[in-house]
Amino acid sequence: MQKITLKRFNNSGNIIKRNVHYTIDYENLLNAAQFEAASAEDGSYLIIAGAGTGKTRTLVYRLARLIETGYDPQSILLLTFTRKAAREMMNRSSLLLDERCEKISGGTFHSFANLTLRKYAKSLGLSSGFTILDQGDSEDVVNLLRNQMKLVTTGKRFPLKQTLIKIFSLAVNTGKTIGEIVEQEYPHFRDDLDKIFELHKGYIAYKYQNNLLDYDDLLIFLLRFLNEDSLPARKLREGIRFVMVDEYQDTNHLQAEITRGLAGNNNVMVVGDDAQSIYAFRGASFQNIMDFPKLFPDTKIIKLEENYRSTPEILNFTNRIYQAAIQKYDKELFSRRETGELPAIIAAPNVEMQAKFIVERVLDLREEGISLEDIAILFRSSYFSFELEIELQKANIPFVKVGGMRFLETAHIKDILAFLRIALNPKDVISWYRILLLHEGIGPKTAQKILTALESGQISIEADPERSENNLVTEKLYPLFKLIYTLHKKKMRPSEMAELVIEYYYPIFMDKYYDDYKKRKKDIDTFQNITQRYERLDTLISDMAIEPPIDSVSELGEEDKNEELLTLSTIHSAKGLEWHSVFIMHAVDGFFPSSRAAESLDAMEEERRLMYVAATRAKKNLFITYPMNIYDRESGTTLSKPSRFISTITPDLAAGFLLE
DNA sequence: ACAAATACTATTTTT
DNA sequence: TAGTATTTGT
Repeated sequence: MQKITLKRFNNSGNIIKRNVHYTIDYENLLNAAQFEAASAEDGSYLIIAGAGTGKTRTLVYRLARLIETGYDPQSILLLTFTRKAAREMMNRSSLLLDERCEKISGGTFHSFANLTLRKYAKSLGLSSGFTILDQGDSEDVVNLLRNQMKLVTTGKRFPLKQTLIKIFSLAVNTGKTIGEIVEQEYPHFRDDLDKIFELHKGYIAYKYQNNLLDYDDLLIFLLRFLNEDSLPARKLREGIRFVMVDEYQDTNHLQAEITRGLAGNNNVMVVGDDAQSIYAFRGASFQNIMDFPKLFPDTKIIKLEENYRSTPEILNFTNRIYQAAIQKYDKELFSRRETGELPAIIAAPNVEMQAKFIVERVLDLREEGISLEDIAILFRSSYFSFELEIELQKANIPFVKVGGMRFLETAHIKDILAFLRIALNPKDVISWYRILLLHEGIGPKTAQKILTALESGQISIEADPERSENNLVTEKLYPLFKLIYTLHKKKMRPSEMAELVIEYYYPIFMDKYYDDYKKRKKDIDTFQNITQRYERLDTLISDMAIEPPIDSVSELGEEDKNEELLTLSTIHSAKGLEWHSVFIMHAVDGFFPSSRAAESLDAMEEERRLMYVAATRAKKNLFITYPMNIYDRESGTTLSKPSRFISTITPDLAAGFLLE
């Protein structure tokens, strides 16, 4: 046990002296660099944490130590990218110390923005009852506006609604103009620029009029709030003693400015790995982590370089991949693990043989006693694994594929949510539109007519449709209006409302998805279960946008919980995870790296980091496979080259194999 | 005006 | 693959 005398501020700002008895032996449980980071208090720190160097462990120990030292947990703000990461760190620090750690102010940038804005919305001219649009909602708004503005001209293709939202969002997240984004990322839509501008203006106006914020707005308004020197803003800043940001290499410029705005006292610790920055495509700025010491001039840089995950062979290999990077914080990961096999690079004659090889090798590994749970197949893009999935099915190997459609984004769940949203807010035009179009015989035109009637008050759900005489509410729509009326008027628990909605929706659902209703039916059951946890409809609905109770259907694991599953995953989804044996498949130039990256140096550098992330997931075995021939739609079968990141690897770093 | 049939397009993911 | 936009048919 250590005894330390230190000076500190208590909450009222007075300096007090006190002896601290630590119950945790930080110095011996961490290595020197980890300890230096974990015991840091005031000041700015940049922790460069290489893959597998115990980054989360270090953060968790720092949280515990700050609290043991006597700082108020609520004065520590921990910002992460995913809810999962925030949850994990809180849980682990609570386990390490005690439940005081649950009180740390932590969460994603977006959830922090949401809470702050609702609290201080008034000073920004926002109503605190704003609704958050998720990406799908934003797309629906754009779609509605596009139809209203009559921007679709026949014969010429206009960007898809999702592309439009991507353009708008990228502009916000990178700080560039719409024009620049279109020019750089979507030059083929250059001619439509005027229309895109117009739509963007309409989108912003619509959000403003209807008290809606999309994900990007949350960050924009938070930053605006922090930058104004109002009393509430100052109060917020004064309440925060320490700011911590995880995965700093994946922050965008807005988030960097928010970090700057929150850390008024310069007590800020950001943690990340420049070598693992792989989200530039959604606006993350690799430059942020490189420029952090400029943002906070007295920054101390601490590097974690001891890797606890992989064999020295794998580390030598991954170090080589990253050595070639143009811009980086110099570091050399080392491992004290016992030596193992060299990574293997396997050339297969074609795609089918590549899949067969992986299947066989997985079966071998299982024979050797390695659980399927400890094996992963990683790929650049999710369609690379199609053939493999077929082969796995043939061989009866159970697997999960990570990175699929998310639960709340599935059409049938969105449909059900739309009913509930109307019950809560009858003016929710987007949800009305969605629901009206579900009905037979109602297309965009009729729906629009009904919407206008609703807006002008010609039809109202305040009145019992039984007694109203409105020719717009035909026999067909009568049940719908009766349902909405009941939901809106009667006091019910969310679960009861959901039940009524599902009862009404079921025939429509069966008709729409007659061929694959089974899986979707399970989603609906799941949703019904979720609603039972809620007492109020409004919290249910706002939680769905910002903190959905589950991420995906597979997370529920209603399959046999005991069954071992092989993991198939995109590299992006595999970040932060590790397996005993890892396969990286389809490492073909033009696919990985993607041919789209060829024009831009930055993009190519990101592809390299992606390879680095993939390879550093492996603890003991690393296999990289590629087919030598690929079927191409235009030219038939063509000869392919291995990924440029592995073709220069020398035999001392990896063993090459040729499949016959 | 709507529905059904067809053509097209898309990396990567989180909030 | 699958969701979406466009064309064609009723």
